[in-house]
Parts: sequence; structure tokens; C-alpha cells
Amino acid sequence: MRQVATLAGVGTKTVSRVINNEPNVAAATAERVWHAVRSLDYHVDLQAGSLRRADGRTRTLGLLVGSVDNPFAGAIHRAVEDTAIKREVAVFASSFDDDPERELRAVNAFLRRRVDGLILTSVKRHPDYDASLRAQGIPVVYVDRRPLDATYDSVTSDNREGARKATEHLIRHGHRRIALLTDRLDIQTAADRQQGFFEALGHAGIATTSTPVITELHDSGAAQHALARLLASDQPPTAVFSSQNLLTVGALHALRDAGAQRSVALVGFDDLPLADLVDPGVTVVAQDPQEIGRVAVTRLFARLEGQDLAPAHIIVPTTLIPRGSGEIPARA
Amino acid sequence: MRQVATLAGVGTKTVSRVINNEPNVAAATAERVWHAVRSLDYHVDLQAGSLRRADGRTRTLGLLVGSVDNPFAGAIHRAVEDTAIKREVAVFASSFDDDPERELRAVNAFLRRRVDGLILTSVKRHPDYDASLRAQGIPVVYVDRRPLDATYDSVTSDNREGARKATEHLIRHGHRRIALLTDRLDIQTAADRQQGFFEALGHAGIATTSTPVITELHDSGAAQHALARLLASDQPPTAVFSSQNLLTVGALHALRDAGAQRSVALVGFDDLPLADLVDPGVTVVAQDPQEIGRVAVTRLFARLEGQDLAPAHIIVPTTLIPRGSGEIPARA
DNA sequence: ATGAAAGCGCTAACAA
DNA sequence: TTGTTAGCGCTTTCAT
Repeated sequence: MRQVATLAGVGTKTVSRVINNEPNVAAATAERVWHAVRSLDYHVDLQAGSLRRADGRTRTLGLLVGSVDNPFAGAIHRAVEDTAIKREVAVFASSFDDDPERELRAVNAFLRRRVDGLILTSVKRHPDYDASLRAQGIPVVYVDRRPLDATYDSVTSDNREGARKATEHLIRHGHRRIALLTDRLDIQTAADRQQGFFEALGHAGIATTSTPVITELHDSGAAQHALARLLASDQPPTAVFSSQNLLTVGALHALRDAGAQRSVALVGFDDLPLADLVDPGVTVVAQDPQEIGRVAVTRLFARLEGQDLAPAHIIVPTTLIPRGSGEIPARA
Repeated sequence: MRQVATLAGVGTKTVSRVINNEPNVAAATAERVWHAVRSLDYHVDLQAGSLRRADGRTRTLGLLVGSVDNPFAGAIHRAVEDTAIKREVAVFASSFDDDPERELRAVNAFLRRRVDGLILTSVKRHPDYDASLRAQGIPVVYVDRRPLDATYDSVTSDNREGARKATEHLIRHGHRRIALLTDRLDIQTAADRQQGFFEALGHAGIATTSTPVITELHDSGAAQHALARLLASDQPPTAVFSSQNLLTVGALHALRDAGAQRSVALVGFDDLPLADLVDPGVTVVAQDPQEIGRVAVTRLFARLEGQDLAPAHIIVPTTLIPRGSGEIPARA
């Protein structure tokens, strides 16, 4: 910046003014500065600036998702980025694979880089870093999962309701022996979806004592094996509710391998690319990850812009999309 | 940091030493400092540190991909992140939708944040920001696409070869009227794949005058419409090669809509989730985006660690995965 | 083993 | 409208 100032024959503060579009610079001066900037190929150091800037903003956001590789997370990420870029804010994205230790490390990494705000997915319902975030006064919006602490904003799908819809849909097609494939129950979405599942069974007066529930499923391979075993048992389910996108993929493979894709019904939570092209089409309760991301980042920027909002738990509706697999009737 | 120093009864330099695990600190002193750090919930400011640090490193990387929403990019991103996190390096991820203007803006944003290195996808074969990167001495590895300038590292799939394999596969099943669905030809991957496609036709002695080639296809919707029109024409193709994942999705829809999924063959470039569950299974030339990301980030860190490597163009092989759609024979 | 002073590149506050 | 000085939080250098 000093070089630019020298070349343009002005003080550094004037360069700063020009670069940041501050008022009170003569047009001719500004032109000389821009010329110097271009000819020296100068790029401001935003980090150095934020060190001294009154609001201390780094124009940086932290985004934590299960994995940047998951289509659900990808859609959230894209929505966040699109809004952030308009405000010249850059996004750090991290994956944590539902590992609480990685979660903590990622948030600490964000803090050390002085992000202005955070969009977080958490496994824990009482995150360890909570006190730090509060002390630093960093705005946070949780996505996908909602922490128990209601003083934070959160944006999630209607998990319980969505799972209930899915299960009712299967019940409506005559199923009474419906298997549930799910992840660790300390993960809030898994717990909520399980709750919705059992609610639907309860309302229909279906005894749940012999309902096959398989938990601790983290990936499609595990789901595939679990369902394969279930299908081979003496009391196989007539329908399956898989409560997460990767588990649905595993379930599809297991059904296909067992030749049961046309006899055992399946509804998945969260949509999948190509779900409509599989035969039969995969019936799902679709989430709207793009909308989740959009709402979350909008909320975050509102707070960063100083709006004094009451913490809100925003619920983005899900949609049951019947495509075939969920409409297979129970055998007599 | 001053507060920590005061509380621990030491100078700020000692705090700095402890935090950065520098030698020459008495164990007892270090313990006092760590205690103060914990009780004040102190987090270093990495940005301030990098301002003064001798190597000037920010422990930050910039990653530019078509869209963080695309599974191909997601896999690259994840691989980059996994290596970066081990070195306590954070990753800025941006999407640019093959828009040269967005590409330039994204790179400039990275420069203003003083990233240590870049992993870039580019639409342009001579990127505009090239001179800046060179002047700043920032190491760059290109992924997916290779710039004309051979002084940069790049990691790509064997696009020409992969497309050739795909096309030969179709020819082997008796096809001579094969349609090509592709994107803008100024995109290097599109051009390379088209070249491989025509090479295969040429080797087989197939006249290409009436070969249906549809370019400028950016998304699945466009591909779907284009192929639908082609299938309805008086000279419909007996096979289709779609040269990108989104275009393959569009092609699948068009074939399904026309009821041609069992009569018209299809091979796609780049794998798709669920491709094996569609009926018939989707034959693809699979790329290995995770490996592309892994190789690229490894290369980048090697340079950051000062290794003096000759620029290399690393090619990650593709694999033809026959699943059914590509093995449909040509009708007589 | 420890600390004091200087300075990284920038912006705030104030002076001219 | 413009420039000067100080200082953001840290690491470097050099002294003790």
C-alpha cells in the first residue's frame, strides 16, 4: 500500500479511502490511485485491515457440516455461499462426520481465524464450545440440528412430522411390520425422526414390540448389511423407513440384492439424485436443503447487521414425493 | 494475549512461545500460561500472527470449483479438506459456475485474504489472474481442467482417453449413429472429451457428417430437452454419449420420457450416485474425484513446504463401468 | 529461560 | 480534501 501511495503521490490513508470507496476524495486523486493500484497489481490485505477496523470484521464465515461430500450439505453450502459472496464475505467450510471431537476442533479453528459468524451442524445437544461463542459474541445459526439451548437460532426440517408422514404413508398401504433404519440416537435428527416414526405407529394402534429398529447406522454399507440380515430373518418387514439419505442408498441395495424391490416398500428421508429413475422410483420425504441454507445465512447476516432478533427455531417443511417404492402394498 | 500474559505473570513473548510450542520455556511457566489461557478462554488470532510471521503464512487455502453443490466437486473438496486439516490449514471454497467473471472475482477474493496456495478449476485456458499469481508467488494446482500454460501443476482425468473408451464401447455394441451431448467447447474438458469421441468414430471408420452433436449444454434440463428433440427426429441416434454428470441425468430423463431407455444405449462421463440402481444400470466412465483432490492437495503442500518440483500434468485414470445402458445393442 | 521494543499492513482519530 | 500518528494482536530480533 505504501508503494501505491508513493506512486500515486498521496498518503496511505488516501489510498485506503479510495480502495474502500470512502467519501471525500477528489475524482482526479482517486483516478491516480486506481492507476497506481493497477500498475502495481496491488491487492489489499483484508486480514491486516480487519485487525484495525472499528467493527473488527474479517468478512469471513465458518460453515460446519457433516461432510462437504454429502449432497444435502452441498446444497446448504451453495446457498450460504451465494448470499455471502454478494456481501463480499468468504466461507470456510469444514466436515466433521458427526465426531464431537472434530466438531470442537473445527469451531476452535474458526475462532482462531476470527470468523464474523457461524453456521453450524452439531452432534451434541449442548456443544462444548458454547461458552466460548457466547463470550466472543459471535452470532451462530444452527442448521439441520437444533441444540437444546433455545437462545440460538436454528433452521431444521420438520423431522418428526416428516417421519410421521412417511410412516403413515406406509401404514396407509397396509403395512404393519415396518423396519426403521437409523443412526445414533444422540443425533437429534435421528431421535426426532424415530419419534415421528413411533408416533405414527402408535396412532395406528400398531404394537411396536416386534418392530425392527436398527440404530447406529452411519453409512450406506452398514444400512445395506443390516437390512439384508433383516430380510433374511424369519420375520422380515414388509416395509422399510430409512431415516437418512445414505441409509436409503444402502436399503436400496439390500432390497435389490434380495430381489425384494417390488415386494417390500421403502420410504426414505431426504431426497436423492436419480431417485425418480430407479425402478421402482424411490418414494421419499424430501428436505429442502437449499432453503435451509438460504434461511440460515439470511438470519446470520441480519444479526451481523445489528438487527436485534429474538432467537427463533425456523422449520422448513418437507414434502412426501410418492414415486413407487412407498406405494407397494403389504402382502396378505 | 496481553491479559493471558498478565494473569500468568509473564511477558507476551512467553505466551507466544507456549502457544506455538516453541522451545526454551520452563515446564512450570508453560503450565501457568496454559492455565491462564484456559481460564480466560483465550484463542490466538491467527490473522494477526501471520501479519508479522516470517514466512507470512496464513494457514489458509483457496479452492475454486464449478459448484460446491456438484458431487464431483464435493469429492474433491472433501479430499482437499482432509489433508489440509491435518496441517491445521483451513479451506475457503468457492463456486463459479464456469463464469469467467466469477472466476476472476473469486481468485481476487482469495488474494485479498492472502491464502497460502490455490486449487483452481478454470474455464479459461489463459486465466486473466495469471500474472498476479505469478507476481505473488502463490503456488497453484489446477484440477479437472488444465491451463495451456505448462508451468503450472494440473491434475485431471484422462478425458480424451476416457471419452474414447466410452465411444468405442458403444461402437463395439454395433452403434454407428451415436449422439454427443456436451457443454461449451471452450471448456477444456468438453473439448478433450469431444476429441476422444471423434477419434473413436474415426478409428472405426464411421462418417461423422451426420453425427448428432449438441453443444452449449450446461445443465440437466437443457440436455433433456436437446435429447428429447433428437429422439423425436426422423434420424434418431441409436446411442448417446453424455460427456458430463449433469448431462447424463438429463439424458436419462429424456430416454425414460421417450420410453427408449431399453432401446437406445447410453454411456455417461463421470459416475452418478445410484447409477447402479437405475434400470437399466447406467454405464459410465467413472472419474476418481477423490483421488484428483488428494493428488492436487498433496502436490500443493509439497510446494508450500519448499520442494522444488518441475511442473507436472498428472492424469488420473478413468474406469469404464458397464451396468447395462451402455450394452444395449444397435437395432438392425 | 525470559522480556522489551519494533514493526507486519492496515484503519481510526484527528490535525491541517 | 488530504496527511500524520498511533495502534490493532501478534512475532521477530535482540538483549538480559
